[in-house]
Amino acid sequence: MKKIVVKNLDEFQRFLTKTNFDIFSLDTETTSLDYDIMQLEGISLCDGNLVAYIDFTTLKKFDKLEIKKSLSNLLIQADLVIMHNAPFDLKVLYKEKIGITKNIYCTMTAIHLLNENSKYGLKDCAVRVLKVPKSEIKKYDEVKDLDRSSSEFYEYAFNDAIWTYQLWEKTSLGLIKNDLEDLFYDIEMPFQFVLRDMEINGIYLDTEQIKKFDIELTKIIDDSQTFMLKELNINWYIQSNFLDDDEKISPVNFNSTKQLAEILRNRFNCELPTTKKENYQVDTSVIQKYKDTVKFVQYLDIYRQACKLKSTYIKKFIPDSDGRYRGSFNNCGTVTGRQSSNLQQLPKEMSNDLGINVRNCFIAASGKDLIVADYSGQELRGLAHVSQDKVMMEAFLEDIDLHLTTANTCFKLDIPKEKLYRTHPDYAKVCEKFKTERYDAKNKINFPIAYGTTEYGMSKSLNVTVEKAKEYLDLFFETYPGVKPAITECSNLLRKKGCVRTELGRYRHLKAVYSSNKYESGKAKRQAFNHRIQGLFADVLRIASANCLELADENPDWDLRILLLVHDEIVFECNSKYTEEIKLAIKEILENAYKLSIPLPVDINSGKIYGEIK
DNA sequence: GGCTGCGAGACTCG
DNA sequence: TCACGAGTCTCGCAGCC
Repeated sequence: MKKIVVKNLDEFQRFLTKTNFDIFSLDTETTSLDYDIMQLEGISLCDGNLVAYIDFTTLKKFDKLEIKKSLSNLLIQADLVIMHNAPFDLKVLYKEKIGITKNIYCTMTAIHLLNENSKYGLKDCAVRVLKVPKSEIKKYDEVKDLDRSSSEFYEYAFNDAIWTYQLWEKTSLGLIKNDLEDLFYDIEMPFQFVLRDMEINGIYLDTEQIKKFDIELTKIIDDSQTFMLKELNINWYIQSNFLDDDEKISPVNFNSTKQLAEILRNRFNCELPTTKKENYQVDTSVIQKYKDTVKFVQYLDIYRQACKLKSTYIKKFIPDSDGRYRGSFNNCGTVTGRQSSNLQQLPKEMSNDLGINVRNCFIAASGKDLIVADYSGQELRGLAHVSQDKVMMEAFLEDIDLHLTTANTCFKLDIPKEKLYRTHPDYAKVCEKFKTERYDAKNKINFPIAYGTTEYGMSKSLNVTVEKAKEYLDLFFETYPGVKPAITECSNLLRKKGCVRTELGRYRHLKAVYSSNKYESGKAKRQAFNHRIQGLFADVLRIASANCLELADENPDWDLRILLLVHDEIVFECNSKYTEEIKLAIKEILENAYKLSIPLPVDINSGKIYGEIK
């Protein structure tokens, strides 16, 4: 492979005459991964015969502008641009105002589609797929301190583009052989731009609110520790500092399960469960058990909640220079096809007793609104569609309350069938009367069955005997006769092929089905069936969000941006002048993103503060 | 004695 | 072992200098 380093405009123009710009790979080098501060250091390009590295650190201002302009033209007109982890390179190009075609190919996503269980980093793929000897591979850590204009660094940058190109050659054939082309080109590639946009957009932070929460939580943590120490008859240890204020240090580390277990057992005679490793456990079940009778535990509960909120969330919310917080999104982070992100676990309003709603830190920028759209009742609708159970499908088509239906059969509530319709005048009354039963049917029977629960698991969560749980399961399968055959069929297919696919073709390989360990093989079967639901909806969300991106492009005045995806929810920001109009358009797009046997209704709400929407 | 890496445990979400 | 899929924080231990 011929290698060229481009350090000025002349060299760039010479390079243009030598290369084939129909299909090529691209890789960017930047000073930082953080969008706010990243600066472009170089771009490598490879067409299979020639690899070039454009060293931006050595370019003069004029040359840089000309090269960017020229690159933009090339990238926009290319037949195909190949990248490993496309959202990242797209993000860099966007920041540098370098345009690019929609015809992109992300080798990382291709690798992940072909084998969801394998590692997908470029270096890992080079070793595994391209058989590059491990000794020839340098990790970023090994080159990060090198001079950016050294031959060693150039070599590193060349390799990234070469391997990316070679991975395209291999994986593009793999996609054809495995019948993954539609999923890859029609769903995954348009979605790469959604991932790019979310990482670019970020979400606006209310720094005053964050400061307020931080002060509140610090006080709660301090007070609860004081109370706990008092219960133990121990004093704070005061460390004197010559220059700074005195520091209070607790002699007990209340974050240490080991120390807590000793205190709870010896001082308060608490009985603690043990973990697999035979350590004592101090989790929420212990706290729930003792918090009404042991004061120490009551304070520990408050302490834990406050520490969690402060360290995991409030402390992390540091805005970029434009006041926005940018999360990370990984398209290959799960085996079922969902995306993973550090913004998908924000505590909900009622998750703590401290009166602190972490989501209130996220707000709309000035003149903007936030819109939250979510698919309601996804798991059960997924179960109905995947199993094609007639009773369940009819319930969704005719707006019958399924949780109440399950409660009615399993708990023998004797509610007449007509009152299970949401449209029946008595429905609300019945719903209120059997609120607890409905809640249990929803969370302890219906959902767990979509996850493939066992009678043992159900008996634990409902606190009934295994026999009783089995009775519920049997009643459920009797009520919805299509479900069990669907699970069995999925298991048989898994046994036969070692993998299953979703309706849109996404694979899940589960070798454990062949394990002689009954638990392992049973688990594989549960995972397979759940994949059909979870994996399908992951792609429905991909289609929906990519369609919304098109909607945004068609209506530039709306200033519509996608900020977050949370499995069944999309968060947008838009110009508040058009909010109502946009909500209607988004609802229409989401509800029709993909045709299932049953309707897929979307709840849509808007407001200025994320925590207050809905 | 201090640093780093890693697994376990605890808690958050859909 | 006992329900699917994730991320992040802290502790505590092992291994290294």
